Amino acid sequence: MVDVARAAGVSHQTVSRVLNGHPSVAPATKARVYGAIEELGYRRNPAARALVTRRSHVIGVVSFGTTLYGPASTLFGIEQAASRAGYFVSVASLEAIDRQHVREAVARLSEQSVDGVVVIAPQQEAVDALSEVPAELPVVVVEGGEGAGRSLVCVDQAAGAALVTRHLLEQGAPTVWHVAGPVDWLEAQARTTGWRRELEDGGAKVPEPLHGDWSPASGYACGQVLAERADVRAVFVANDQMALGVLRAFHERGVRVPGDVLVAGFDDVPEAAYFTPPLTTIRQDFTAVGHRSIDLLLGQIDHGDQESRMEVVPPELVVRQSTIGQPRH
Amino acid sequence: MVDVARAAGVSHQTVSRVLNGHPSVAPATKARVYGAIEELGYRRNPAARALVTRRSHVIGVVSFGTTLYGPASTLFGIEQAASRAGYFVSVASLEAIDRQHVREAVARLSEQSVDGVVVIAPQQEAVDALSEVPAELPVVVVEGGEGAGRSLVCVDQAAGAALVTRHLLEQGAPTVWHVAGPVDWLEAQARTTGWRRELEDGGAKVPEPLHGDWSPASGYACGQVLAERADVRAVFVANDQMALGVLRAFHERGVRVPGDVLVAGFDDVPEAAYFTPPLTTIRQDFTAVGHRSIDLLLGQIDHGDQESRMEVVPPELVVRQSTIGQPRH
DNA sequence: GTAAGGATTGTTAGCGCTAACAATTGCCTC
DNA sequence: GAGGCAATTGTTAGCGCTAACAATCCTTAC
Repeated sequence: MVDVARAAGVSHQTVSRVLNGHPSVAPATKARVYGAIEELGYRRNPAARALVTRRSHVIGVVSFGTTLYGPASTLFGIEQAASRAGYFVSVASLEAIDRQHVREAVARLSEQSVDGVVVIAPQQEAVDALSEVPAELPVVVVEGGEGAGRSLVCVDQAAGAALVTRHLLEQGAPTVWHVAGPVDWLEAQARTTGWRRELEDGGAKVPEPLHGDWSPASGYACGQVLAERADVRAVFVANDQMALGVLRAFHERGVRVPGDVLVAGFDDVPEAAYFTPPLTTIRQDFTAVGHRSIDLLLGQIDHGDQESRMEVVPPELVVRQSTIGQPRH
Repeated sequence: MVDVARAAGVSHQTVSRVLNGHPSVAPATKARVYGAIEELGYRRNPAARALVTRRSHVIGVVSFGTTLYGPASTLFGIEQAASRAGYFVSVASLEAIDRQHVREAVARLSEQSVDGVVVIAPQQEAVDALSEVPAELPVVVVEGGEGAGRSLVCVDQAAGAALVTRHLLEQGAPTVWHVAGPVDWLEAQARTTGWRRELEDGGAKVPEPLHGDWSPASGYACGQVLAERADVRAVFVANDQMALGVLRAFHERGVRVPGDVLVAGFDDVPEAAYFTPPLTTIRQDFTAVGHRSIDLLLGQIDHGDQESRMEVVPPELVVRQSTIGQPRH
C-alpha cells in the first residue's frame, strides 16, 4: 500500500480511503491512486484488513450430506448469494449429524473468525446443538426447526406434502400410503405431518407410514412391503430417491405404475422426469433458500438485526405420469 | 493473548510458543498456559496469524456443476482431506465454465489470499485459463487435462470406458454404440477415446457416437435415435444420468434392456442400482480424488514441491442387470 | 480583511500475532 | 570454581491495514 501511495504521490491513508470509497477524496487523486494500483497490480491484504476491522468477510456453512441433491443445491445457492454480496464461503461438511459434530464444526468455523454461519440442520439434534453456540455469532438455520431462537429459512415441507397428498386423492385414490424419511429428520417429520393432516381433512383413513433412510435401497425395501398389500392404491414417498426404489420394487412384482398404484415423490431431482414412469413430485426452490438465508445473515451481520425471523419458501407440485389416471377398481 | 500470558504468569511469546508447539517450553509452563487458555476460553486470532505468517490456512476450490454427483462428491472429499490437515476450504462455484469465469474465480480466491487452489476443471478451456494464473500460486487441477504445467489428479476415464466396453463385447455384443458427453468436456473426450480404442483392439466396427449434454433429457433424445436402429445391441452411455434417459426412451419404444440391448453408464450414482433395470456402470472413487489433490496441494504449499505430478485413480466396473445375458440374435 | 467552516490530505497509533534476538537459569566439564 | 552449553523465557519489532485525530487549503460570509 505504501508503494501505491508513493507511486501516486499521496499518503497510504489516502490509498486506503480510495479503496474504501471514502467520500472526501478529490477525483483527480482517486484517479491517480487507481492508476498506481493498476500499474503495480496491487491487492490489499485481507488478513490485515480483517485484523483491524474485525470483519473477515467470510461466512461459514455447516452442511450435511452434501452429495445429496438438496443440500448440494442449497450450498450452491448460498455460495452464489454470498459471493454477490462480497462474502466468501467456507464450508464445513459434517460426517455425522449430532450435537458433537455440529458443535465442532461451528467451533472450527468460528476459530476461523467467520462473520456468521449458515447451518443446514435437518435434524432436531443439530438445532439443539446450536444452543451452545455463543449468541453473539450471527447464525441462520436452514431446513431446521424452530426453538433455537435463531432465524430460519425453510421450504414449507408440510404444505408440499399436503399438495401431493391432495393431488393423489383427487386422482381417485381412497387413501394415500406414505414412505417416510428417518424419524429424526425434521423434513421427514414435516412431510409426514402434512400428509396426515391432508388425509384427515379429506376424511381418508390414515395408514401406518413406513420408514426409510432416504436411500433408494430403503425405498426398495418399503416398496416390497407395499407391493404385497392389495389395498394400496397410492403412495407418497418422502423423497425421489426412495421413490425410485419403490418404483423398482413395484416393477419387479408386476405392480404397474400408474395403472395399479399411483406413486409420487418429493424434491424433483433432475432424474425424476426420466424415471419409469416419470415421477410426480414436489419441487423445492433451493436457490431461493440459499439467497434468503444470506439475506437474513447479512442483516444480522451488517445491521445487527437481533430478532429471529423466519422465511418460508413455498413448494410446487410437478405432476408427471406416475400419478396420472385412475387407479384400478 | 496477553490476558492468557498474565493469567499464566508468562510472557505472551511463551503463550505463542505453546500454541505453536515450540519444542523448548517447560512442561509445567505448558500446563499452566493451557490451563489459562481453557479458563479464559481464549482462541487465537487467525487474521493476526495470517498477517504475520503469510499463511491463511485456507485453500480455495474452484468448482463447477456442484449439484451433480461427481463434482459434489469430489468437493466433499476435498473438504474432508483439507479439514484433517488443518485447512479451511473456501468455495467459488462457477456459473459457466470459460476462461473469463475461471480467471475471475481464481482472482476472487487469491484476493482472499488462499494458500493454494484446487480447480475442478472438466473442460480444456478451464485448464487453459490457468496459464494466466501466477505460477507462484500452488494449484492442483482435478479432472482436467495436462498442459497447464500444473499437478493433476484424475480418474482414469479412458480405462473406465475401456473396461465397460470390453465387458459389453464379452457379453456377446458385436459392437458397442456410444452416447458421449459434450465434446468440450475432457472427461467426455477421454471416455470416448477409451471406448473407441477398446473397440479397435477387439476388432469391432466403431459406430458414430451420439452426443448429449450429461442431462437425462439429452440421453432420452439419443435413446430415441438408437431405438430406431435395428443394429444396436449394446450402448455405453457416458454418464448414469443420460443412461437413465436412454433407458426411458428404450422402455417407451418397447426395446427391452438387457433382452434386446445392453446398456451401461458411468459414475455409479447412488440411484443406478435402482434404475429399471439396475445399471452396469463405472464407479469412481471421488473421495480418493479429493484426498490426493489435497496431498499434492499441501506438498506444494508446505514443501515447495515445484515439479508437476500426476495422480491417476483407477476406476472400477460394477456389473448389474442392464448388461447381463446375451443380446438377441 | 478575517474568521468560520468544509473539503482534502497527512500523521500517529494500534489491531493480535510471530520471528529474531537477548537474557536468564541450571547443569556439566575440567 | 570458571567457562561453556543447552534449555527456557523475555523483549522488541514489525506484518499491512484502518480509525482517530491533526493539519492544510480553499470558500464563503460578514
